[in-house]
Amino acid sequence: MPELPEVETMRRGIAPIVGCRIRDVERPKCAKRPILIAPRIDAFRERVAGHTITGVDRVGKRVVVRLDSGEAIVIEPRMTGLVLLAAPPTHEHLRLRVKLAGGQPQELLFWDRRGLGLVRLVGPEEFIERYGDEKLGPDALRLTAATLRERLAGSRRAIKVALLDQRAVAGIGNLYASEILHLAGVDPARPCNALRPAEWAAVHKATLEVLELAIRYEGSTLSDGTYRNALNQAGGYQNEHRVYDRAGQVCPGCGRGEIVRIVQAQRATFYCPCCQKPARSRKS
DNA sequence: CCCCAGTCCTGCGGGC
DNA sequence: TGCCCGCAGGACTGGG
Repeated sequence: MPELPEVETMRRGIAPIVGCRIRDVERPKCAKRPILIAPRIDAFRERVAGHTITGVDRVGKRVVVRLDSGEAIVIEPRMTGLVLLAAPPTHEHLRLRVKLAGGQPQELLFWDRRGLGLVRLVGPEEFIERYGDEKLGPDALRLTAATLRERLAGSRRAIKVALLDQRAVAGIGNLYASEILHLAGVDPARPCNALRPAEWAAVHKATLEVLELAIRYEGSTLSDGTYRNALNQAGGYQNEHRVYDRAGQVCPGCGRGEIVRIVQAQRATFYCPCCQKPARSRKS
């Protein structure tokens, strides 16, 4: 499930397409059910063919391919989408092929097994409308301690649930939310408005540490093997997971607690009840 | 406004 | 062995 580290790895992996001219785009017929591609493929082709790629960015969990026309191709991988320069895992779920002119790389691919992902060509206004700071909070990598607190401290929501809100902070998903709170030593069920300043500082620090390390490891490839980088290679951060998908194992933090799986807002949360305790009553 | 439940989708693994 | 069901969680929508 691509979150910030995986999408950032995709972005870096496709950097060689910068400077390339787009020759054509096609939507492979083999995909069973079509994903959303907006606008429809003919209009899409019309607007991108002949244009040169000027940059590759990331906005939250989306890859942004910028064109010299001022428009941008925004790729949203959601659960199982991959952005590739190499051959995809299977022929079957290839969703979009962007053919490039000249030498290498020859094409940029979007592959998506489950088909929840989407690709959208947007102009500057639509980009702001959809991905501007009214819709997305500050990028988690550029988060300051003050901003984090400012945006979440008033909420009654559990901190784990709040970290998933892309309007509050952009880029954190279910896997890294558990990892961040474990490193911070904060109970995922704590309401935001109950966190103390030291805990906000710990969550902020852990956010940057976890995400930066995960990027260094090129993201997490879970046992289902879905996530791959732009060259269709697995990431390495799954071996560093502290709690995610490790229910029943001994906590790597305290060495005493057993990692527990709970459900919050219909999503799995993993944590150690021993070192991520609820707030101690003040004055003990 | 704030928050939760339901929705999309496919592949996999547990249970019978 | 084979089938069915539930689960995985991105982002979005509708409703209380």
